[in-house]
Amino acid sequence: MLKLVTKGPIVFRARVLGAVRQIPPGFVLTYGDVAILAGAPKAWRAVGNIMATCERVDVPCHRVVASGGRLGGYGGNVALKRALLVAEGLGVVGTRIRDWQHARWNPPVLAKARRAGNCGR
DNA sequence: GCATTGACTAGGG
DNA sequence: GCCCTAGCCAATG
Repeated sequence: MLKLVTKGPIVFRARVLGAVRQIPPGFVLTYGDVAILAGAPKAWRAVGNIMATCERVDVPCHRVVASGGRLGGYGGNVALKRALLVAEGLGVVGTRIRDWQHARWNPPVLAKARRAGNCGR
């Protein structure tokens, strides 16, 4: 079923991790987008927190970037993050992603969620 | 249960 | 285009 975990206070984290895992290779999402997919559009702050404390390998954390196409952070290894993104075919210039709007993953559910009562951004 | 933290975002200078 | 400030949420100590 779609209901995963729901066992304890780690529900939100599980949803966030699940959303990140759905990001296909070669695409990226912003923390805000991940928050939307997780069901809490205003919890992007927490998303960053979760990512920082995330120790999982099955979650492509490197595909989560900041808004505007900036890389954001990666536990201090931003260079590694950039390398991973480049390895997936994404163009990275400095600390930003080239063709950002093209590399950004835009699933229908996300577009719909954004359209629902929000300026989009 | 309270205070602090954190891989953020949006707005203004 | 870059830097600073304010706001927000969840997890952790």
